[in-house]
Amino acid sequence: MSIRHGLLALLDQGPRYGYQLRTEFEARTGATWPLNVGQVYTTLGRLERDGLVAPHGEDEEGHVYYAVTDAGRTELRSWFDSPVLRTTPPRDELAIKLAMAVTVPGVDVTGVVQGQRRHSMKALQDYTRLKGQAIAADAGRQEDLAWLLVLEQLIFQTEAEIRWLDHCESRLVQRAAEPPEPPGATEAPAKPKRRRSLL
Amino acid sequence: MSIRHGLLALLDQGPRYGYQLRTEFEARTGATWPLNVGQVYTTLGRLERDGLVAPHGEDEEGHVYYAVTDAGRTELRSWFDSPVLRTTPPRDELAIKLAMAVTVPGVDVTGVVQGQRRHSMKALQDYTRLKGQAIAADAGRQEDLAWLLVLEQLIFQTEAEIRWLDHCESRLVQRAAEPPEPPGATEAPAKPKRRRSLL
DNA sequence: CGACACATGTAACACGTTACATGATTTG
DNA sequence: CAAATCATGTAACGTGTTACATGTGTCG
Repeated sequence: MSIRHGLLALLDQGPRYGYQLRTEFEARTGATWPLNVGQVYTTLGRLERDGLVAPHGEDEEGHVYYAVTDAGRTELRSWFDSPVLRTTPPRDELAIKLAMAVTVPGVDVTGVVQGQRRHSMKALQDYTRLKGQAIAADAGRQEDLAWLLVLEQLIFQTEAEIRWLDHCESRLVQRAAEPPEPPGATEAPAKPKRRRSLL
Repeated sequence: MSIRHGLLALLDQGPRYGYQLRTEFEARTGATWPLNVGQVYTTLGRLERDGLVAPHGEDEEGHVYYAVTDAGRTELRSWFDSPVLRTTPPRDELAIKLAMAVTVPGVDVTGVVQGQRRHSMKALQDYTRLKGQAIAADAGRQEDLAWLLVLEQLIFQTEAEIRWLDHCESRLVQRAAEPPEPPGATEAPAKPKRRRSLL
């Protein structure tokens, strides 16, 4: 639902046409999330289907404009007013991978962690470099601020990921030092047997 | 692609049936990402379609088992061997929202930031409480470790998010103190006019 | 002229997700 | 008996994403 609302927000500034929306979207989120132009049109179609936007005539140059409807403004308002739910966060592939790596026998967990760490470090460097450029190019426009904030979120996130990976590693050696698993427990399929409710 | 691989990893321990997979998946990721049983079956169907798993007979109780194929093992191997790409991270709704809030006139940016902060703080408390329970219940099983790591990732992530939100706020007051936008620049649609390549 | 940016759109697919249908078995 | 758990599956939908088709205008 992010692109939908993103385009809706852009249209709230006034009628726009498809290609323009893509340009403006990318000006704010930059190279991290390149937006396929086609998707703008499909999304506009869906927004129109849901009555959140409506065609708003054509340019003298043939540009097809769209404008937000009242329902669209309401929707947008409520989007800004309500927080992004983090109590049910989207499934994170890395977390799932680690959870599986730790559980399934025969996986080089440390290898997985270190491989990911290398990659995340690299990503962090890229972001940091980009941030330098962003600050240098900053002309005080709001788009520049948006782009900078997005970049910094990526940086904060990536740093947290790296810290977590390090934490995982220490947890792993911690476990390795403790008494080994009781034999046979690993291979047991452990059929779900009439478990009682925990509530 | 996370659930696909997750189930594949679970099946790598030996043949399992659908309902069992759901139970084992949730034992590792817990209450954060409840997995609808139906999805297990649809995903199994797609895995079979792609030749990564194959039916493996039935139980005396009528349980329909699936097993990983060679192709499945190869796929799984390469999944563990390659890092989750963070250079092109999935679009983050919060980042997009903030980018739009900062850009579109008439949005109470500070309100958005603070509302989100409240919510994220709440989420963080929930996770921390859960972590306490997880540690208390920890019987040294690998599943408990997995669940703990997943929880800690959520904690690290949420902490980073809160820090970022605070950072945003300080950036905002920083900007507010600076010379205001040159007039008219905000409302200008700024058609994409024959822009030259930046490369 | 050829490459490239501008511009609009469609078709098809993947994955995740929910809702529903159905039935056996257990437990209070 | 009723409710809950165990268990399998299907139908349908939504969003995101890519690939493709098509055409105009500009610049070297």
